[in-house]
Formats: sequence, structure tokens, C-alpha cells
Amino acid sequence: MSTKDRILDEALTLFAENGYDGTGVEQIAEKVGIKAPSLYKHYKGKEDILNALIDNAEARYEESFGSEQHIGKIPESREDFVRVTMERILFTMRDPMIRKIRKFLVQEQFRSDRLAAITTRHQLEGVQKMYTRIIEGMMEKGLFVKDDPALLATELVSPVVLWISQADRQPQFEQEIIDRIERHIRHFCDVYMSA
Amino acid sequence: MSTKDRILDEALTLFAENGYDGTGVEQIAEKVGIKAPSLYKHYKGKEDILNALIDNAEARYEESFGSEQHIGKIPESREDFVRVTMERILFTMRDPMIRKIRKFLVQEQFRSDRLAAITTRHQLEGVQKMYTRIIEGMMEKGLFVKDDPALLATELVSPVVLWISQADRQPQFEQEIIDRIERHIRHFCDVYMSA
DNA sequence: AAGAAAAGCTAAAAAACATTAGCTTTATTA
DNA sequence: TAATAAAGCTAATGTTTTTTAGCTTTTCTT
Repeated sequence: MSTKDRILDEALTLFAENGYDGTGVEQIAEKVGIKAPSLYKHYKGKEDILNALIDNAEARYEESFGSEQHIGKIPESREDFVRVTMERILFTMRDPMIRKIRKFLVQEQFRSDRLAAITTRHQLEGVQKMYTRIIEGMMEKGLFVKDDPALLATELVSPVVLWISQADRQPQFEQEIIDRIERHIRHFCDVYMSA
Repeated sequence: MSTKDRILDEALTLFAENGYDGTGVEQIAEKVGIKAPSLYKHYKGKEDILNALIDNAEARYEESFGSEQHIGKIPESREDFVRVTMERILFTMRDPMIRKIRKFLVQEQFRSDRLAAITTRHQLEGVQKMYTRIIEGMMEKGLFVKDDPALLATELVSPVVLWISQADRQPQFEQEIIDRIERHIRHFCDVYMSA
């Protein structure tokens, strides 16, 4: 991994934890193992690092949630659906890279219009679209009752989104939150899945 | 309004818009109409302003959402429920004080454990408890089907919470978001209200 | 291997803020 | 109304952090 890339990597870690303003150029340099002025051989300044990092994070997030492959095959049963969904959520909550990008976005979403748009697109629209497709597929198989798949996806996904960012803020409640999420998903199935 | 209070007021406005780190003592002073050093006659420093402001905001928020009176009387019909709920949401979205406090909390929730806890308590638990009580009341009247009121409240409230913060980030989509919220609430009624 | 380019370092400058010192004006109150 | 306290101002200081200057070492290229 090149120094240039390691700078972005460490910057993301630090920005996610302490925010952009809460992170010094010196801290980033230290993590990379160089002195602060050397950063300027790779980037024009702190803000330049931020911009490169946003480009990068956007691509990475797209890779993880934007593509077709992440829908996977449409679940065949209720238990299948619950299991796959919980797996995806646990991955989202625990994967270090996704976690960092999410924490970064939540903290810095107001810094620019671009960040605001990314937050909306990823946190709300991206995951929702994915579940709209999944629910659609399951409706076709007769597993869900006929309804508007987008509305159902919203009801499924949005509490989860809130709880995940709560878990980011208060990691001591992680397990409790995971349990709550599973209960929510099962209740969702009770209401909307065909008997 | 005393200078001391006006400082808090302007500080909140600026913190909500540009964040704590993004706001200079000088900017606050300018809005108040004094010079920066004069602030120090009223507060020990910038952080002291922040703390006073948090105390203040917490009280104000409590006043608006924490008390019994804001549940109001339990709605008598589906249309009544939709109307009252939408009114409350529009108030939350548009009332300048509530709006400022919310934007401030969203931005600064990671600054301290206290702020993280406030965010959770207000944004998630507070409103949810209110709707749990309302739905409970409506179940007693036979307006809702029998179910766990807390789970229903979550499903009702959490997409709204997300959409409201989206509207804060991207005010150009406010109307679209309001429409989406109303559709969501009506769908919620379709699913859970007795025929 | 010589020369050039890239990446690093130390030391210093510059910038951006918060805060303090010391004095003046305004408001209170005895 | 005189004394005192509160609130304000300008000028300066302190601090923290980003950025530049100038030099050295390493790495790549021919």
C-alpha cells in the first residue's frame, strides 16, 4: 500500500473517531509513520486529503452496497430471509471499513452539500433500494403479501438504520440493539408475510 | 432578553449551522452585537457557552416533547390521527428552535457521552414513547388491531425521523419529503388499523 | 553508476483562534 | 449623587495547528 493511500486510510480512521476538525495533520502523519510536512508531498493540504478521502469512500461504499451482486439470491423462506438480513446487518455493524465510513459520514454530513447528498444516497436510498428489490422478488414468489415493496422496504430498513447509528454512538448497548433489530425483523415478517 | 441569554441563542444558531468547531467566538459576539472579549464577562469561555447551551436545549426539548400534555387527547378516527400526526411533524420540521436544537444535536452527538445520550433519548426514545402511548390508547378504543404498541410506534416513527434529518440536510426537497411522510403514515394506518 | 525525481526531515513561518490585561462607559444602589 | 459593580472596548498575548522553506536521503531511470 502506497504512502498516499495509507494517508487516506489513517485519515479516515481518525476522522471517523474524532471528526475532521478534531484530527490534526500531525496525528495523521504519526499514524502513517512520517512527519507532518511530508504529507504535503502527497496532498496539497488537509482539505485536499478530505476530498480524496470522500472520493474514495464513495467508491468503496458503492462497491459494498450499490452493486447488483449484494442483493444475492432472493430468499426462499421466512427463516432464510431473517438469517440473510441479520447477517447483512451484522456485517454492516462490524466491518471496520464500512463502520468507519458510516461514522465519518454521520459526523461530517453537514460539512458540504456533497457530503449531505452522499449520506442521503447511501444511508437512505441505497439500502432501501436493495430491499425493495428483494421484497419485490419475494412477492413474486408469493412469500410476501401484495403491497408496495418500496414502502415495505422503508418500514423494514429505517428503524435498523437508526439503531445502527445508535450502536455506533453507544457501543455498550450493541447486543441489546442487535436483539431489538431481530425482534423488529421477525415482527415485520409476521405482519407482511403470507401465512 | 439579557445579553447572557442572547449569547446562548446566537451560539445555538451558529453551532446548528456550522458546528461547534466551525463557529468562532468572534462570530457569536458579532451576532450579539458586542466584541469577542466581552463574552468573557458572561461566560468563562467557549466551552462554558456550550455547556450552558446544552442545559438549555435539553430543557427546551423536554418542554416540547417530554411532557404529558404533548400527547394531547387520543385521536378518535383515522383521519384525526393522520391530521394530528402530520401537524406535529410539520411543527417539528419548521419550528426554528426545535430545528436548531435538532441540527445541533445531530452534528455534535459525538462530542461527548452526554450529547450522545441526549440524542438517543430525544430522537429515538422520546418520540417513540409518545407514540407508544397514543397507539395504546387507540388500541383500547378498538381503532388499531391488537399488537405490541411499542413495535408499531417504532415502525411509524423511525422513517419519519430519518426523513426529517434528510430535510434538514437537503431543504430543497422539503415538500417531497413531507409528501413521502404522509404517504407512509397512511400506509401505516392501512396496515394496522381495524377495518 | 550518475543524474534526476520523489519522499523524507528539521526548523521556522503563518494563520486562526481563544483568551487576558487594562482601561472606559454604563447602569445600580445606597 | 457618589460609589460601586457590571458590561463594554482596544490592544496584546498565548496557543494550537497548518503550511512553507530549505536541506538530505532514498528510489527510480537510463
